[in-house]
Amino acid sequence: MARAEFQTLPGTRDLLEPESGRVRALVERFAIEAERAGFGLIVPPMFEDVGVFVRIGEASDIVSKELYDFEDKGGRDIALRPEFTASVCRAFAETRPLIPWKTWYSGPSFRYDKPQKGRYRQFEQVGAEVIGSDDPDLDTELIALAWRFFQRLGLTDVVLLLNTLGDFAERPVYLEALSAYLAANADRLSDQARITMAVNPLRVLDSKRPQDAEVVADAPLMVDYLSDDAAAAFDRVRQGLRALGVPFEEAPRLVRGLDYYTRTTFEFVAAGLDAAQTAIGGGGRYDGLVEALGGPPEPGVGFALGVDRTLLACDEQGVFEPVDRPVDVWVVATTAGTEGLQLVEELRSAGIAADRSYDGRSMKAQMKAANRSQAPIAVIVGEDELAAGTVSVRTLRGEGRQAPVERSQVVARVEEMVRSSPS
RNA sequence: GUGGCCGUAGCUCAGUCCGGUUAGAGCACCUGGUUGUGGUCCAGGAUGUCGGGGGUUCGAAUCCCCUCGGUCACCCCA
Repeated sequence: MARAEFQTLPGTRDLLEPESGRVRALVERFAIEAERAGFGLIVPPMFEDVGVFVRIGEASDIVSKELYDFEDKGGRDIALRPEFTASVCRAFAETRPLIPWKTWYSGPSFRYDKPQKGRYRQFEQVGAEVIGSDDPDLDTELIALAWRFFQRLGLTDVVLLLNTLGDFAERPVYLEALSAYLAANADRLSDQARITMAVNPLRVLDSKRPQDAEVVADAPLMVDYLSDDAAAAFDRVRQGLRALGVPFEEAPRLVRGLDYYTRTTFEFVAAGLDAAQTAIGGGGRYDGLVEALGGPPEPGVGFALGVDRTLLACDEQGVFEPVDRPVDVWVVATTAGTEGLQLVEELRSAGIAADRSYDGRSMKAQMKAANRSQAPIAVIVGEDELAAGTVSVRTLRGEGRQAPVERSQVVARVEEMVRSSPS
């Protein structure tokens, strides 16, 4: 049981077929959508100088308690990325690609928090970012990209929550109003909310505790403090989404986990999932982040989707299910020579997916393996075939029809069968 | 980080409350069912230091403590 000498570390796991293939398929779908929209792939390192991530917000839980960090042998302070956005901004500042720079990514991110369903210390994300333009149409296109992706997967119960956090310029005014309000009502807030209030008053709005609901409901909202520019940009995004037919819900209290967000913020929520992991993706604008990382003052916008949670949502809806991809042919060889070895390799070289049994198993055992593999065809070589210079080709679905084929014609015959009945 | 629940064959689980002979079931796996052919059926077979360590006891999978892991909730988020 749990007797293996080594086990995966907490919050990590091995993904095996068919689940692993499903993850790969999902990433491929995302890649198609992203590249169709003009995004190029970036593969940044999985770990960075801890400073890269600290800049995304020291007051955020992601940095203050969930950073998976350590010191390397060179005495450097390192952290495994908790998300891609900071790395993308760092990469932009470092390599200075042409703007607007549109890039997409996939891969693991790491957060040192307590694992539970849909929440792992190593989790898979896909996402896209654009750096170098503050055109709100980009916000809209990014949202549309994610939305289209969900649609293609067959997810229909995803809800898009939309908000704006305004610009850094006007935020202090709002924060002051919010803080004053919260302080005045502190006695009605939960203990947790009072702690949060001191660190980051904005996040109190995000409290899901019933005790805080009343105070939160009457709190001043950012939308009432927007600059004309920020308000116009938000209008433009809403207008764009309506024009594209992407449904959204305005969520004036939506505050996301990172401190760097400005203007548009959004979150994708899967209605069917348990409260703990309903957020299957999110993003927004981060117009000061590149500069905070030592780059030029270029604006940015992007989103990330949680692959594991998206898959949970798919399970919930019974869409995008894992599929077995059996080989085309199973080679059954009972001869003492290298006939089996040569046959599989010949088939593989011809582009046909082929596998076989090993360890000199009996014909019966090999046929069982062939059946179990779900391959539609078995190519059989025994002493009789060897003497006759043939192989027996047998269908494995249905009743099983078998016919001899000249050894030299095997690949041609199998190709023909595979093509005529695509599995 | 805080709290609840859980940890027995590859998998799903019974047995744990009321300690007691060789720890069980189903599925999966392996072999065979007359000498070269799978999917159904029949017969047989292998597998567990009962998560790990310590303690109580004549005796512990069963009780106690610690520890590791999982899971769920909170927090927060993907």
